[in-house]
Formats: sequence, C-alpha cells, structure tokens
Amino acid sequence: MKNTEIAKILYEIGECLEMQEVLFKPRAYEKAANAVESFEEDVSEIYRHGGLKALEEIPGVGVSIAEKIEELITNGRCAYHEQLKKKTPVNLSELTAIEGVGPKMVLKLYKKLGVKNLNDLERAARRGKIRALEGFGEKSEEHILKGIQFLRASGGRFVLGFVMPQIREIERRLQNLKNVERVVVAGSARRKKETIGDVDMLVIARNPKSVMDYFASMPEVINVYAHGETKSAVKLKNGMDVDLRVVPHDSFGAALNYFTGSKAHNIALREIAQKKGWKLNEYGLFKTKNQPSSRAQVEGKPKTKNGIQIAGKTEDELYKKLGMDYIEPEMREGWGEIQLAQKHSLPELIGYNDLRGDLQVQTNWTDGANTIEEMAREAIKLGMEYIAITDHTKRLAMTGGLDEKKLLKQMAYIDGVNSKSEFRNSKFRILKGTECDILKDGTLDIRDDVLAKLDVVGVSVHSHFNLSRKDQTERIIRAMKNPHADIVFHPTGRLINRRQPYEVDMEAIIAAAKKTGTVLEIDAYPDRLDLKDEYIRKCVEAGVNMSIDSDAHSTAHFHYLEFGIAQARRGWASRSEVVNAWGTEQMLARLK
DNA sequence: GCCGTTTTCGGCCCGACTGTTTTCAGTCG
Repeated sequence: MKNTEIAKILYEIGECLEMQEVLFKPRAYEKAANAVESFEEDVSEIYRHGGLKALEEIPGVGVSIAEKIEELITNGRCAYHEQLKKKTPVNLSELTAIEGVGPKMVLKLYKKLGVKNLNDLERAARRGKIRALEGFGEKSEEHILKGIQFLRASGGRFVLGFVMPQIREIERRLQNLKNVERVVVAGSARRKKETIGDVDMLVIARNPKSVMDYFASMPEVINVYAHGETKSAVKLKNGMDVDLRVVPHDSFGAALNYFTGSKAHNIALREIAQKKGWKLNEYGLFKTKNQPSSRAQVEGKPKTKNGIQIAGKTEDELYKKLGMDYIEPEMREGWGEIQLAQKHSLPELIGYNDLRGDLQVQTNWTDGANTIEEMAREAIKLGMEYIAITDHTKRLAMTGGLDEKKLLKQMAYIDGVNSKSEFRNSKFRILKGTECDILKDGTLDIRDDVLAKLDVVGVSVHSHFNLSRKDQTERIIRAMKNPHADIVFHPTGRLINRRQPYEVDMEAIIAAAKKTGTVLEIDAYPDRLDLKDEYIRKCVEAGVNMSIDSDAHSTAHFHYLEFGIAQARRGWASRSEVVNAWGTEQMLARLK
C-alpha cells in the first residue's frame, strides 16, 4: 500500500470522528495522515523492516495509529475505518472537497436530507431544500451550488506534480521490459501543463504484443478500453486514463511530436510542411507521391504509403527540415513560438538544473514537518547553495506563526546553525527569512525594524480573499511598497482544482513590481504554480524578476521545484530573470 | 490519540470570516 493510500484512509477516519464531534482524535489522525503522506520512504517498507515499533517512530503516530497502519499494510483494509464509514455512509472526501463544506455540514445534510454524495447534494440544493434547514440559508445554498459547479468544471483533470511519480513509475517499468528499446511520455505531461486529462506514452519495441499485454495487465489497471498491437488504452485505479502506442523506430520523432501537441502547434507545423509541398503526420515528414522524382529515393530513404520520408526519426531533424530551430515542449502552445523559431530567436529557457537556491521553505517552527537542519541537509544533497527559512507569521495562528520575538529567536538560531562546522565548511548558507502575512489594509504582520534584519522577506495573502478587485490590488501594492518586502509569495492565491484566485489586477501588480523592485514568486507547489504561465510571460515582457520556490513543508517537497521550473519555461522565462538561479551574493544584492 | 529540557497524566496553541443568528457554529488557514 502506498503512503498516499494509507494517508487517505487516516484522513477519512479523522473526518468521520470530527463529524461525530469526537474531541482531539480528529487532529491526531489528521496529523498522522499528514506525516505519512509527506514521508519520503515507503511506510510499508518501514513496517516490513522494523515492524510496529518502526511505525511508531513516525511523528504523530502512536501505538493505536501504528496498529491501524499495520492492518492496512497487511490486509489492505482497516476494521475501525469500515465501522466508522458504516455509521455515516457518505462520500466524505467528495463532499468536503466543496469549498466551505466541512464534516459537520455533511453530517447535518445526511441526517436531515439523506445526502450521501455530490449528486444528492446538488439535487437538494436545486430543489431549495437546503435553505430550509436550520443554520442554513439562501446564501449557503447558492454557495454550495457554485462550489459544485467549480468542482465539476475542474473534474477529470489531474494536477501534474501529484501524478507524475505514478507516471514515471509506469514509464520505468515499461523501460525495463526485455523487448522495449525506448519509452517516452508525450502529451500534455511532456508539455508540463498544470493539469493533465490523460497520459500519452510512446514505445519503440521489438515485440509490441508482449508490451501491450503487460500494459493491459498492470496491477493498477481497473479498466481496459483498448488492447491492440500498436495502441492500448486503460483506466487506472485513481481514475486516470493512460494511452500507450508502439511506434516504428524511424517514425519516433514524428510520433513524439504529433502526440506531444499541442494541437494548435501541430496544425501550424503541418501548414508549413504543406506549403513546402510536403506532408507531416505521426509517421514522419514526407515528399508526397506525385512530387517530381526525388534524390531522397536515390539515397535509399525509406518509402512508405505516405511517400518518401525526409524526416521524422528525431524531433530535431523534423524542426530543422521545416526550417526552424528546435522548440522545447513547454513552449508548444501556438503562442508565436513557431515564428520565433523560424527567425532563430527563441528565448533560452531556464534549465531544470539552473536553480541555485530556494527562497520559500517552511520548518517545524511553524507548519513544516522538518527541522531547519534537516531542510538544509536535504538542500545540500540536492546541490543547492542556499535556502531561505520562511516560516509563517503570527496572524496565521493555526500554524503557530512567529511573532517578532520568536522570529528574532529563530534568526539567532540560524546564525548558530550556519556557524556549526557541518555548514560552515560548505559553500552552503541558510538565509533568514519570513513568509509575512499581508494584513487586510496592506500593512505587514511583522514590525519593520525586525523585517530589516532579515535576508529575505516574502509577503503573502492568507486572509480576506473576497475583497473587491480594487481593494485587493491596492492592499498588495501597499505591501510591495514596504521597503523590506522582497518577494510576493504565491501572488494570486489560487489552488488548482480547489480554489480560484482572488480578484486582483495582475497587470497593476506586475507594474508595481517593476516600480518597487519587488520580485514575484512562481510557487512550485504542484497545485499552486502561482504565478501561472501567462503572468510569467508578462513579467518577462515587463522586465520583472521572479523567484521559483518549492514552498516545501517537508524535505520531500524540494522535488516540486521541477514543476516550478516547468512553469517558468511555459512562461518563456530565462535564467537571467529568475533571481534564485543566481549565486547567493548576486541574489541578495538584488533584493531590497 | 499523541506527547513530554514544563508533565507518563492532562493538556491539546489562534483568529477571522461567513452566514446565520441575537450569541454562535462551522470553516479555513
């Protein structure tokens, strides 16, 4: 059983208990679920090696929860969980996914109206039954309907960063098959879209049938739509559809290009081919049959029903033949990249190994899972030169946010850690920072004289999401004008598939960033990716610097930086525009 | 149900907002 699956059950137990107004236990299960979810090692492995005792080593897991995890690992189910579910047979996670709907509300809706799932709830709301309940009104009914609508609109798409490990696991297993020469993930996953609807994979294989047979019978497959010699399609347990195609060796580049998309990009390429009198499809670039006799034929190039293939083995070759530079997958959206490629003036995108530090990192001083030292060691392991510790501030009380006194204490503590031989002898440096709340009026949650002592001041909105566009914009700009505010963290506050951004005039924010010298963050956390691509492009155009930060709440989260970099690339950003792609001194000199 | 350089028993962190109320419950971060 995977960590995420164990965590899901623990979360559900917590929610059931909360629904029943049991005290303290819900928090305990939630905490344990959280720990399991963000645990780097496989909890099942830990159990296999160390048994119950090892499970109890996980923070937040005691005797009782360890036993439940043991039961889950050995039986795949947990009696306590099932017993709780029986009491209130509702689809809790589905219902609480609606913004503003929690366990208590679910219980009331179930008891009074028999609501068990999203469909029940929608029906009840449409019939005006909810407004009649005690404690509810017209507005809550409206709110629920709107929440359902948003949930449905985003439904069926998966947050890339959350499903990428599973995609790579399948890729790895296919690659290890005896007959497989090459496997590649194409489609929107290769373009690194924020969310993907399904997964497209390509393989070159000597014996396609055996590959397809394996693919259709993988343990996580719950439905097989198609199972053929060159194309198979399945649905996985988590609801994700995966297509696998076997393509000929000599067509691999063309197939990869075709199945990577986007559609708009492909159409534009095909038009260019057509104008040259050629044909482009997933099998290659061809001189059509009725073309005058070609030298290619003389040179012994393969001839197919499509005509004579003049490119298609690699993508490089394909783009070159079409008279343009190679275009990175993240840029293939039909937003003018082809014209730039033809003029040989594509931007040089920031690379996946270009980051030298991380400017938003949480620790167990607030809502992070690891200590400052643990986060630093992990960052060193990943080759970084610096991280900024940016714990929450006091207004975010739920996280144990730091006040001025605690922040000063943490700063002194970081000085101490930096001077320990372990860190002193390396080039690595822990920077003193904060994720300081922007209060309703745009002032900051920490006094200026304390902010002045920090290396990195991140400011962010965690409250009053529903101010008017004008007020919200003015509020954030006021914060940016603070002489110590270096970076605006997750500038629009959206959560992909869960919460829309607050109303804010991003053009005005970007202009203010330019004027005040404030950096705007690309938060790499997979369901934030905030800024999104279109705003990144606007920053690039306006000459506004950005940072790409993991927003790590545990050591495992540093890996999310990949998706922040992908987002930057989708926004056409170069290394020179991203401050934490610079060395420590240069980066610090750039901040206020 | 977890946890302990305050405790092995008795705590378990806060504050704001919303929509519903007329003093508050539920939700969120």
